Amino acid sequence: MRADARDNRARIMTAADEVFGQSPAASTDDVAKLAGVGIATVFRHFATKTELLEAVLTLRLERLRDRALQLAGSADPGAAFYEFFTQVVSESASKLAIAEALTASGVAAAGEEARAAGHGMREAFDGLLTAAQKAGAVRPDAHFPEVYALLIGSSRGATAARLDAETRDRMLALVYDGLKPPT
Amino acid sequence: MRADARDNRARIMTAADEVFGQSPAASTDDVAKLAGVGIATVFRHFATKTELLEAVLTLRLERLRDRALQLAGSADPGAAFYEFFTQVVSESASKLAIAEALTASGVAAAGEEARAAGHGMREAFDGLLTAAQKAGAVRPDAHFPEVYALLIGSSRGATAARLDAETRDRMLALVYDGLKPPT
DNA sequence: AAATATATGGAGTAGTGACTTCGTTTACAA
DNA sequence: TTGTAAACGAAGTCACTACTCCATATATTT
Repeated sequence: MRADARDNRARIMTAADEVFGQSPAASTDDVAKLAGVGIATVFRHFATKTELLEAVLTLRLERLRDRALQLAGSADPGAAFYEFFTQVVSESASKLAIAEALTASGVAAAGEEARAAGHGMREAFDGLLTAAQKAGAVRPDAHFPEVYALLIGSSRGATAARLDAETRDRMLALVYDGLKPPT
Repeated sequence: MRADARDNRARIMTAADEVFGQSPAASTDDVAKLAGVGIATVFRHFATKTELLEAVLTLRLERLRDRALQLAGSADPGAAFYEFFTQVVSESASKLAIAEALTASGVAAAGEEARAAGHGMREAFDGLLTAAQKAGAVRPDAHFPEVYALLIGSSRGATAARLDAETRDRMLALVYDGLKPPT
């Protein structure tokens, strides 16, 4: 691939991340304009709009997985789990796409790459959960599916309701109280 | 209004409730076809698609408010609160529109009628919450905004993740543990 | 610096969906 | 039962958006 083509590809990805982050229904033209390229260039790099969306989705999921893996190395597994949870929910509030990505990652319909990225991210989160449970920071009878559902729900709830930071934190405090082991 | 016009209006509302319940992006044609009328008839009763969506939204919110008011008469305020919460989340799983309605009701942008309906429904829910707190079934330091956010989040999470009934109940068990007063 | 393969952007094409027009039909009053 | 105002549906208009074509421009190789 020629150097200018590679540059443009990166610019398009960044623009798509931004544009679709605000509204997944945005048009391909919007992405092209923000990236400063013609429409044709977008479609040369991503054959369909769906393919572009999936590329953005994959990127988001990989970033989340990386953060989870990074936190997994931490000394305090309980803190690591709750910090990851909090970060995901907080960012979803400003980046709609993250909440969408989380959802799509669990529901299929996405392409091969995105599916794999979703799997990787869920595995990393499962690792955080298991470690936190072993450390006694999360009740041991909570299973992955409902905890993941809680993560999705909290994200989408915070996003959809446009919660201010304070209310969001109070909501998370309630959620965390439900996750902590009975005293 | 002529009798046949009134009939058709009702048929359109029912069809819209069904169609938009499955996908809010559905077209007006779909609604007209399901209602068994021509497109023009839909637009004669509802000047824009938005107006039709708002009518459906209002209907949903009024139904939820009615159910909350009905439960408010119950002898056990704690049970009433949790039953309402559970019902809303369970139904959202099959009716996308409820989750959307809840969201929209808190975020503005909706028309006057829908806004009023949203207000009424939130007030009714607030009534359930306060009564449950007085009865000692919900921790007294939880405020309405975060509890409502939790309701929205649980609904949207269950809907988005397409949870099966069992996982959904386990998720709600975690949420309820966070809402109950510390022992 | 010339040759050439690679990339580019803007003007098209096709399909969809919200909304309108208008000739026809139907409910209702006299 | 007949007149008429109200309501109807089918076919259109218009705007928008995903996607394509092609003449032009640019990177790279020798």
